[in-house]
Amino acid sequence: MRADARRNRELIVTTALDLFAEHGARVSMEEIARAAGLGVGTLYRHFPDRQALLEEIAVDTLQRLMTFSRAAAAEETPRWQVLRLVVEHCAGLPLGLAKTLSSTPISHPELPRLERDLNALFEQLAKGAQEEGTLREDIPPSEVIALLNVAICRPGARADDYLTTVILDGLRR
Amino acid sequence: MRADARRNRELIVTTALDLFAEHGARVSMEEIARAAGLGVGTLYRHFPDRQALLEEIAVDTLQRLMTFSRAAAAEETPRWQVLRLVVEHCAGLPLGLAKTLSSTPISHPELPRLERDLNALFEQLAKGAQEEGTLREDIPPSEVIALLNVAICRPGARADDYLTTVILDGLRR
DNA sequence: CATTAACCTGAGGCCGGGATTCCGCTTGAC
DNA sequence: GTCAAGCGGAATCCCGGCCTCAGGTTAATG
Repeated sequence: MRADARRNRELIVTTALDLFAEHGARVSMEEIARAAGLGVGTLYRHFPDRQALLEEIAVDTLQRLMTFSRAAAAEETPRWQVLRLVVEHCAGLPLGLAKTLSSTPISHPELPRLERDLNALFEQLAKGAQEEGTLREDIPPSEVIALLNVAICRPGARADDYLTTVILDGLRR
Repeated sequence: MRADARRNRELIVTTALDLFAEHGARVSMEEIARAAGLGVGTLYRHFPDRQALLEEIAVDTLQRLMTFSRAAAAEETPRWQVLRLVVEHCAGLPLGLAKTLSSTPISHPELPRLERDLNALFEQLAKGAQEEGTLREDIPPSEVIALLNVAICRPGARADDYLTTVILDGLRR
């Protein structure tokens, strides 16, 4: 693969990631191309279709999140600390967007497993935090995840914006 | 106007309101018609186009909210109480959706004034709550409004769901 | 630097879905 | 009973987004 091609591929992925995070998964291929300063044709040279691009980004993002979360969870720090770290890591990511908003059913073989594992890990974390007394206990762990999903995984979210802060404080015991 | 026509008009508005609140403003005319048990043609008998329907609902909703909020603000109760009431009144309303999501620029003559007044009222409320010490003070009043706008005015929000609860608690001093 | 395979561009074809129209059939009102 | 007001929903129009492809560019190599 030529050097410029490799560079462009990377550029496409990061640009698309940004746009998805900022505006949701309905961003058109044209917009991505324009933002990346490329022609649409180039996108199609690297990804057979929109779905493939979406999927690559989704899987990639979830895998990074998984890695990050596993590492954070392995530490000895209080579960609350870990939760906060993960939340901050999540804010602004296009989490779930690719899957939820592109109407196409999941097709990448890794996605289901990844999701299952992430969910399990987060629920574990939430439960742990409740046990150590730092996370309010009137919300079931699974609901904490769902809530964070709505709150943090929104277009334009940032780790330090007011809403994220308020939600974290609201979750504190 | 014939009695059945009047009834249908009302039915269209309430059905559309529900659907917008539940799924956002991108609900199609067909969906609204189906949900109301009417033909699309009937929608167009009552509203010249989609935009008109959206606008009627937007203005109507904002006016009710204005009325409600004015009344609540006039009470002697603590500002926090008032804020909570208003928030609960808002949860699930299609607030802002009509304006934000339909790409058409505002055209109804009442909308700009309504928005300005509502904003002013809410900012007033937030400021009052901060002064009485019930609302955290590290968030500017205008940001409180913006934050609530993101948090409460989302499709499917309900006054007693976990996210609303958490946000209210997170805003508490 | 000449050669060439790999790349890139972006206008245009195609299509799906959603808005809007329209005409024959119904129904409330008098 | 009459008929204007209403209604239904298939047909049509239209927009906007996905994807293709012919023609020009460029990195890599000897």
